[in-house]
Amino acid sequence: MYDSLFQHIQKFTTLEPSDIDILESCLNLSQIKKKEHVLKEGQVCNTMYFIVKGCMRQYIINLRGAEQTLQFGIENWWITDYLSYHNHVPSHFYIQAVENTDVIAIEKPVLESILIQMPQLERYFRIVSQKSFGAAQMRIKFLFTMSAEERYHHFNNLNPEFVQRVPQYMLASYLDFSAEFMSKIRAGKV
Amino acid sequence: MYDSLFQHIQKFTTLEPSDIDILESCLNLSQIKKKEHVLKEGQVCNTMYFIVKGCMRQYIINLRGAEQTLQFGIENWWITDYLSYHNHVPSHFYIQAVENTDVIAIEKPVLESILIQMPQLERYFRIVSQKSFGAAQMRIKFLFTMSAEERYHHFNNLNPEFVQRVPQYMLASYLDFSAEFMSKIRAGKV
DNA sequence: CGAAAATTTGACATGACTCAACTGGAGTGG
DNA sequence: CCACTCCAGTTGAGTCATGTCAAATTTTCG
Repeated sequence: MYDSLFQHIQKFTTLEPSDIDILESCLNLSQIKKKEHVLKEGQVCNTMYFIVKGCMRQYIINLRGAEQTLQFGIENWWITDYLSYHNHVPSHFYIQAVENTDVIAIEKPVLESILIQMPQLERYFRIVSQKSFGAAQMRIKFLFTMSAEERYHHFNNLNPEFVQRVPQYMLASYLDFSAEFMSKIRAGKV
Repeated sequence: MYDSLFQHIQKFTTLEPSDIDILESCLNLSQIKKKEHVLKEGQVCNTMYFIVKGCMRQYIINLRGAEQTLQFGIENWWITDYLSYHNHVPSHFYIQAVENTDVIAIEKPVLESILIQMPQLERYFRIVSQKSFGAAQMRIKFLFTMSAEERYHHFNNLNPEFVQRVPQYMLASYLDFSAEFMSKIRAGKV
């Protein structure tokens, strides 16, 4: 059941069979129901989630009370609030399942002890988070340089299958425009 | 001269005296003149830069030919294009000195070999990049939820001294509005 | 089947942009 | 050290991309 994680780790570092045994004894799978939260604003985030199957999102509620999605995560992604996790401060974010989702949830103390036993995992998390940061920079680039319509088409071209998986209003907020405007773009009325 | 880096590393992991010796033999300081580039769009980014003193920025040139700053880096920050660095693909970004800046530049092969000799540095880079990613998420949150004027005041309150260090037009593009609009915000005409 | 949620549509409003002209310093070279 | 240029910043007028609101329609799901 943890194979997808082991395979992902082994893209970036090596695991001995004994490491796999240790990991199997520490990890546990959990199932998050669609719309269920694993983190809410104001809570301290103490867990990292690896998505085995399904889709999660990180979002905020803005001043007008509307949800805005900052990040989606699908199979083989980690999702958490790193600032809250590291600094032990209340989170600004909600993390919620978009579909019924299977995750490997690792509590901070467990992960800390795993990292001490298996320093080569530091390498795995280092590379994964550097790539995530790189992706966040590209995301900001697209937000800066493209119009709403361009952002939609660009995202749609890169992730046609993903667009089918999430409600339009969530994707609209991820791309930083209103659900109504998304509707007009799709209808070609803009 | 490398003390600021050693101190920064020791916030997150431990360095033995022998490690410091090795690092001293591998690192080298370089001075980047104001407006000089260390990376241009289209080049593969093969180096990470630790800022000892000064200020750098990462920017793009948009379709209208205007520069837009995606990221500033000051003392004790790393700056690079992680996607280009990891995937060995041409960068979308420029990285340039905003002031005369002293950096520790580490080439990828050098860093790779250092990381193999000193696995505890993986931990350092893991934590630094996770925090950077967390900061990027907060940045996206602010871009999403605040008006131009709010972004300016918010940034100004958090970093009053930094605002003095960079030209207004650069800061305006970082906050994602035009230089003219910045001028109107500052004059209270908006 | 019915209620609730998501999407569509149209009318109207507005925050922020673009463009162009003007002002004020900061360098630079004769 | 003056004159000139150049770059950063300011201001105002006009425009537009996208938002908001409200109502109608469609889809989802208990």
